[in-house]
Amino acid sequence: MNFIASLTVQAIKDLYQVKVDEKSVNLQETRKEFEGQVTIVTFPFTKYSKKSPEQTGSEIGDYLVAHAAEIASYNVIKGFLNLSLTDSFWLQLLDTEISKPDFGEIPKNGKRVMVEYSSPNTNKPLHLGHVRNNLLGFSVAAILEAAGYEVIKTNLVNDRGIHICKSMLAWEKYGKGETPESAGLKGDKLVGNYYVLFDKEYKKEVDLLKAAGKSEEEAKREAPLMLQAQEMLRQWEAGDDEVIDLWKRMNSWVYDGFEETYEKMGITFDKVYYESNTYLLGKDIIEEGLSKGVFFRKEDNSVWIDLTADGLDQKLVLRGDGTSVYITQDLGTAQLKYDDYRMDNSIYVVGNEQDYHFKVLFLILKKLGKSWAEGLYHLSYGMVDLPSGKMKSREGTVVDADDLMAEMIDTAKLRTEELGKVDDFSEEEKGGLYEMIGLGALKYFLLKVEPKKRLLFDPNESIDFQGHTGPFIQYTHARIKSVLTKGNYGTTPFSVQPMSLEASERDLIKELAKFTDIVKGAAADYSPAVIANYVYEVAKLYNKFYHEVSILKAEEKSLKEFRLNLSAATATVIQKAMRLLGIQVPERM
RNA sequence: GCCUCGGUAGCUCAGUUGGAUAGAGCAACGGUUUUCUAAACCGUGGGUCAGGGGUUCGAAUCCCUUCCGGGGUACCA
Repeated sequence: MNFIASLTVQAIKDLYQVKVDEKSVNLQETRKEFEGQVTIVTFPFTKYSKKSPEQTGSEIGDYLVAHAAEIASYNVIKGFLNLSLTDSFWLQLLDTEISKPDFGEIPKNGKRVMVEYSSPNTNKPLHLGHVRNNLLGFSVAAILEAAGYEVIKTNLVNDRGIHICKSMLAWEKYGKGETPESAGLKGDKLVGNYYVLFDKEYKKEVDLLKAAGKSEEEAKREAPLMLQAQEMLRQWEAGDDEVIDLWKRMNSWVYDGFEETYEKMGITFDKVYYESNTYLLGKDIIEEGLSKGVFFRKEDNSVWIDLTADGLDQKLVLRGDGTSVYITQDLGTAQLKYDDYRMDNSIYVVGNEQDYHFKVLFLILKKLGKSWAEGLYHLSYGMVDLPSGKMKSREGTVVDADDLMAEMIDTAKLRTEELGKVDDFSEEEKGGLYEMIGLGALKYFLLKVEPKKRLLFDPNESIDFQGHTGPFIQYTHARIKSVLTKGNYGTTPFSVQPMSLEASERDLIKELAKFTDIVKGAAADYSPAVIANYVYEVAKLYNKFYHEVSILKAEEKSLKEFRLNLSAATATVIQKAMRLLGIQVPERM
């Protein structure tokens, strides 16, 4: 529809002898209470025409109708010029663009982008917060790929550190050799239990010390369990065989558990980094920064950067004893990733509690003169809160990822059985469908909200399966597939004759036509929510169309064939859009 | 304190580079099935876009300010 903007520019030039930029032509969809499909806002042009908005609109409208065969008529209301495009224009749009197999796929742009997400700790199972992270990362990766990027999906696993030693220590002291097999528990769950147990026992020790007259801080610092965990970390860093063996053993349990969860969730990675391999990185960057004068060393030997000129604080980048802090590792890891892949952009999917950290990280890399630092982006998302507030692993107030998925699938089963539409399915088909619907509901629920907004999840209120939901969209797809089958629709569209269109048909074509721009917009904003809200709109318009006209019993053969073409194109857009969200759509439900 | 992100219907959320009378879903109420899948469709009610000021032909959107909520401000990650 770009021709309208450029023709309007031409109109203003011919009518008022003023050359305006194409971007100053404000095109929007005509609101449904007015006649037409495309609206030009003409207020800005009155300063060139020196006439009333109404008159200006009429003059431009006359010009457009005279110069474009696609524009059938117009009407003017105040500063709004509403254009009606011809039915053959819409038909052709469906034919030549929307029905193409590669519709919505943007040509390769030759750029490479890395998306890092998930990044779990190996001391506890994944919870709802991780689910949001995983779905966001996976979806953004799919969207960027559709937008023409080469995408590398990475996971930086936090597999070492004091928190890992805590669960190791608790298992060693109280575990009596328990294994996932002996306990009948997923490995990540088992290890998580020991992490919680550590905390429980530790608190007891702290209380005892406090009762003996120690201050809170002293007690926390001097509790035997804490000292032992710290000792274990030192042994780990020294490469102590026994500690390393235990670490490997327990981590492998956790990885087995994570693997299961990722698979259920439908999440994959191209490259996994482990912090145990990267935690020593970054020290040479510290040297680099010191020699470039970006960092400075204090008397106690610690290394800092002064960011007060940028409105931030002074930040420590290396401890006085020469060991790394979080940002030291991240500096090194950023360099490692770039050396490995030479990507143009790198996206970090990390919660908004780390906004400040990433601001500092990117700023430091820029100050160090890293050319690639410009391409770094923190995709910050809001926390998932419960009605009671934050989820806390140690307090057991978390919504477990596996449990949640299982509940959703159960609910899908229940709902589907009530409706009784798939009684002829095999048990295996049923299982697949319940999973598709249950996870579709969950994923859609989490992805339809703008990433940066915080999300409230009430475990007592089940996620809907009706209305603005994943299953609604999945249902629409299944419905279309059913019609296509009954209408003997093949793999390619029918060729149809010109005809006049119903409003519901025009509206649907218009919506479908937006898909490519929607993908571009979602990629530019790193926002699956844009896709989610769009595909809902498509499904809604299809259901309206489906309800208002008869497809298989259309008055004429060519009308029926056109409606089948339109249905097929809709199914494809729904399927493609949902795939960008990591949601599958069924043939029947 | 300072930095930062939010605040739109009872609830959960949309709302493009500023555009027409601010939209959906859920919940409530009413209607639609001898017709292609009723997980659907149609209708009714529901709003001080947190408050105030400013910018202009026009502000939920941009600027200032106040209030409320989240997060951050560690030699934690």
